[in-house]
Amino acid sequence: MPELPEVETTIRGLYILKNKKIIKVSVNTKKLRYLIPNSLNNLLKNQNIIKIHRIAKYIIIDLNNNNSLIIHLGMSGRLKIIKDNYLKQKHDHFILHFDQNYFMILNDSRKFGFIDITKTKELFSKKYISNLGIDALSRKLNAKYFYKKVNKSNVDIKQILLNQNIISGIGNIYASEILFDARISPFEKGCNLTIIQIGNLITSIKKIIRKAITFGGSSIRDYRASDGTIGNFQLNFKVYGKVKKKINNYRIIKTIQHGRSTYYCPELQKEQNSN
DNA sequence: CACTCTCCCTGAAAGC
DNA sequence: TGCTTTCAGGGAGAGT
Repeated sequence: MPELPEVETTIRGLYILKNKKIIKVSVNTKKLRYLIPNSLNNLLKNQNIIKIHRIAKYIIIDLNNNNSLIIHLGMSGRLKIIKDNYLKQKHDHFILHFDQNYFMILNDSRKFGFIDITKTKELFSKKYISNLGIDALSRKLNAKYFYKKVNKSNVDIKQILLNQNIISGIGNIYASEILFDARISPFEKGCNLTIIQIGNLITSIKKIIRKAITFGGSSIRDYRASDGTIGNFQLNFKVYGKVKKKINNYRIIKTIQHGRSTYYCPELQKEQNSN
């Protein structure tokens, strides 16, 4: 899916909907990852958008009736904003029609995304939100926090980075890029990381995620910003999808780790205990 | 509790 | 060319 940078780029594109009023709600499927709530139409219709933000990879749209719409994009979801002429396309599952003839469309071919709605003040009682770890871009994310979370863990660091309940926002692509940037093996166990490595890792997380946002995210296959433009950070990938490329004559390898692809450069990302 | 494995779904790309 | 297989930015839930 869209990882943090793609979600952030998406919500920036949604800001144009602020203060606009929803005049019609269309739901074209019964279920995405979960059943679509029945109350959606009643709670959304005739409401104004007062705030658009994100919590980790969850897009939050606050309404003036004290409810919040929650959208998760899953692997292939994307939000489109269209003005004036909306023509339905395949996999357009959910459409909000606004005044001034704006449309917001959720398109998700794989249906791994979901839609939910809740009282704004009860957002954090949703367990998929309350369990989230510190946001990858938060100031509160520091080496001390991370060290405490990982120093007894026997899990591979790549897997730890993907655990949204420790740090939220990092997905499979950026995990590989971040570990390369920090020159840490994806197979290093949490408990074997030195405090120096942890510091480097935190620095790399913020650096890579921030840079990806400035490039509008990465567009490999499905992702597009809400205005339809593609992101360009994929041009900055050092290891992801670069299995035929070399770095200083060192090979980049693709392997499967916990069922997900991992790209890394073994020569530049050695484990502490090997050799 | 902590970790691994399987599954949800469709389509693009690779393999044959 | 065309059919088949594999793989994909996520994450929950079952099983061990």
